[in-house]
Amino acid sequence: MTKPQTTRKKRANGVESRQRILDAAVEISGERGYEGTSIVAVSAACGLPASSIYWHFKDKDDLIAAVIERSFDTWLAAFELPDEESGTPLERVTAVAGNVAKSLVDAPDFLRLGLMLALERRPAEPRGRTVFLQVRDIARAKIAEMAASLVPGLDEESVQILTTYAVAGADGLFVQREINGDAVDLVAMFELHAQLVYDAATRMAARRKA
Amino acid sequence: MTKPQTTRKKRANGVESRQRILDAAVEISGERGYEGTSIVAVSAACGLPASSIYWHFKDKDDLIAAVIERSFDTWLAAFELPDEESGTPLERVTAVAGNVAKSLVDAPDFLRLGLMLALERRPAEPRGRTVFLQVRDIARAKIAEMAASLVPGLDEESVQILTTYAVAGADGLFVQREINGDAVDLVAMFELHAQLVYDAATRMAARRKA
Amino acid sequence: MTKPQTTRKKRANGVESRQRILDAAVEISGERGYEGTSIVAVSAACGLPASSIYWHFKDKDDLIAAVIERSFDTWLAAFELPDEESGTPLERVTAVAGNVAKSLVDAPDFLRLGLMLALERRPAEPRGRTVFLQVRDIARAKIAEMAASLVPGLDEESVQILTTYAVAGADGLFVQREINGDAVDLVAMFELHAQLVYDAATRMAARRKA
Amino acid sequence: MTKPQTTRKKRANGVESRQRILDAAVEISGERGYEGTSIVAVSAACGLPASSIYWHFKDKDDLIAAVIERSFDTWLAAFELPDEESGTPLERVTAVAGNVAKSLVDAPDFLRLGLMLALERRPAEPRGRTVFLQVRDIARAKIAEMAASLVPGLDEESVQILTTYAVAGADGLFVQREINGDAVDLVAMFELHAQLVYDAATRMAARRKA
DNA sequence: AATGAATGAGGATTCATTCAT
DNA sequence: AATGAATGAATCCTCATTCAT
Repeated sequence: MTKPQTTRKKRANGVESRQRILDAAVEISGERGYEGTSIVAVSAACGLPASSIYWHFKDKDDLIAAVIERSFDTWLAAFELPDEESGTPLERVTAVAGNVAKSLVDAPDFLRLGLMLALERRPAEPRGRTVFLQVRDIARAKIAEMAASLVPGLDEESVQILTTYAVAGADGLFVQREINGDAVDLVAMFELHAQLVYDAATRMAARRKA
Repeated sequence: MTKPQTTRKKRANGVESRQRILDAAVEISGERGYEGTSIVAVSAACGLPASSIYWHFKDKDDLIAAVIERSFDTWLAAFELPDEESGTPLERVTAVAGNVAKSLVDAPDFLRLGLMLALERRPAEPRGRTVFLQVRDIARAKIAEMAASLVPGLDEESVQILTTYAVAGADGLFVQREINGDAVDLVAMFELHAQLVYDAATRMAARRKA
Repeated sequence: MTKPQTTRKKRANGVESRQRILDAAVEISGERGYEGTSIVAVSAACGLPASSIYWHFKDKDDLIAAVIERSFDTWLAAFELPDEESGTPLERVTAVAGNVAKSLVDAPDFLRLGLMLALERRPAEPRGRTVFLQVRDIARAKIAEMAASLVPGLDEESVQILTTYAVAGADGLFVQREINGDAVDLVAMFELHAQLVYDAATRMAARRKA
Repeated sequence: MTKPQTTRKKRANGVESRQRILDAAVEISGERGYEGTSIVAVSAACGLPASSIYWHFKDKDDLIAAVIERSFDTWLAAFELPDEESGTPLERVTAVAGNVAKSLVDAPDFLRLGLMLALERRPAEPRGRTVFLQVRDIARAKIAEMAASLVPGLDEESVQILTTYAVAGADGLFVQREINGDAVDLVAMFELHAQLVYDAATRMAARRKA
């Protein structure tokens, strides 16, 4: 039994409304991308009239950018490397990979929207795209740092190549799961990925020493 | 009496018009996705009136599907494994990877559109998406076959996992290049990817034998 | 008894539709100015859906500009000076003034819209304004030419001052009539205006000779 | 215990706020006319939220009317005829014309808005229009009085015609200057206008006596 | 005296599609 | 084989205004 919708004429509450709009927008834009996200659809999903959305956000571009911005921190948090005492380097890397995978399974909308934005090449680049790419660069930097610290002896170029490869694998596995659904065990695949990249890294470092 | 040469630009040529429409449509849909591809935009890009597009294609869905279908063969051709005499298994796998990478650099629109279609979750699934996923499954089967034939001793599950991983890496690297442009050497990264997967495969096979 | 509206689904007739749209647009924009002219209102007045208006005109700006352009010739025609044999210079000038006045009484929309456009200072100048000011400059040149040819001995500066004054009087009298309606005998006032300007001109010329 | 000085920008000052709103409104409405003046634009220009505008003014119509009303006195003051001792009738008339011209150069917004309101014919006549036309009638009466007192012997009809002509010239010259900017020396043209009308008046009076 | 938030109506414009020729 | 014209539904966004605080 849901509460009766008497809250219609509600005491104006900006913060909550903003959240409701964003909640609706993440879901829709995560499913349909930028163009596919119509303001009326968001309006219907959050229960506020379209014109109210424009009180909180300058325009559609601003709304989508806000959607990306809000998921920002949650997303980056998954990239935190556990303590040194928590295990071997490989175990620690694998743990991070597993965490990222789990966060993607729980809240795939962020990356789904982000990737759609990233792939599109429209005349006027949406601000959301820019923001997404920035967040992504931060994540990338974290990975590069992990690689350099956990596998000593890697030269800068190798670190960059491995990072690119690591990120690519993550994106690709995510896409795979989006396409094939639960048939893909994302956590397992991410852990495998982490291991393969780790192996490759240690071999690269060894080859260099020689 | 032959009909006088009126101001008709050219004697109507169905085949050529169809090509022109498709050329415009690949480009636009490859840049903007399904929703972002408006018939007017395609019309403007190909120089034919919108109504003419409807003479050649039933509707927008049909047009986008045709775009995918046309790139179909070109795309699959890149997956052909070279002759046995042409080198070691690793060399052969690497060659395939290089070919696929090259075809992606030359004509990225197909995969860009495909991935956008794949990521979107719209109420009525576009036919183009279905077709893309089918082509993708064929490509996947070819890769699985390669794995099984070049690395004997792999059990079916390992083949599937490796194939998933191989495809994911390819998608991810492609995305990477779409984002970072020429800074990413797609051919080199694909070759590295091929090698890592090949190594992983042989190790898996070895472990199993033991 | 008007013909029954069976012409609903009419054989597409671009030229006629364009005229109907323009007819509606002159009237509305002549009464309400640029901002006051809504496309829906034009649509309602001409019987074509709003989207059809966009088939014929790029946007509202284009429509308003076309309104001005269409009245262009009619308007300038009134400025033709009659033959030399038709009377004394004063009589000929007075005749022109009368003609202009009559054309303004018959079709005041052109000048009403034009003046509103001219007075407005909006960030993005409407193209219609530009066009109106150009037409106005042509009319101005014709008047200057008349002055110079009918009142010999006027120096260039005097011609310019008199022309400015002549045009100003015409605009002002028109405004007067718009405000007070038929209470103002526009033709009589224009003729008086012509005479006063003519007198001033001859006096200026005389003073100069002295 | 006095209330703590919270973050209120200033202690609310009704009179000043009202002024700020009106200042913004004159400028915007003087540039864009009735329809072109949006409450949001006024709000942005004066720095007060839109809802505050509604605290001071009933609605948009009321705001525009207030704009006209405020300029009211300033405007009419320019029409005061100087003392008899200050010169010949022509000199005195010329002085008034110069004053009016100067006030128009300094604050053109009032007349610009007024003329736009006067030209428009909208279903519900804005109150601002009514007010403007009333002020205008007062000015007109002053001119008529001047004519009758300075040029004795004019019959009522002539006074009316001359007044109409005088006002028309003023409006027209103002429009001219709005279009051509500083290229038009408004004061000089107004003085010329005064002289021409004065001449015409004396000639009319003379002809009548004869 | 003022304002943050909300809202329905209406604004311009674009869309996919159709139809008569 | 092709197209000019038309069209209803949908798009994004702005408007004037209100209301609770």
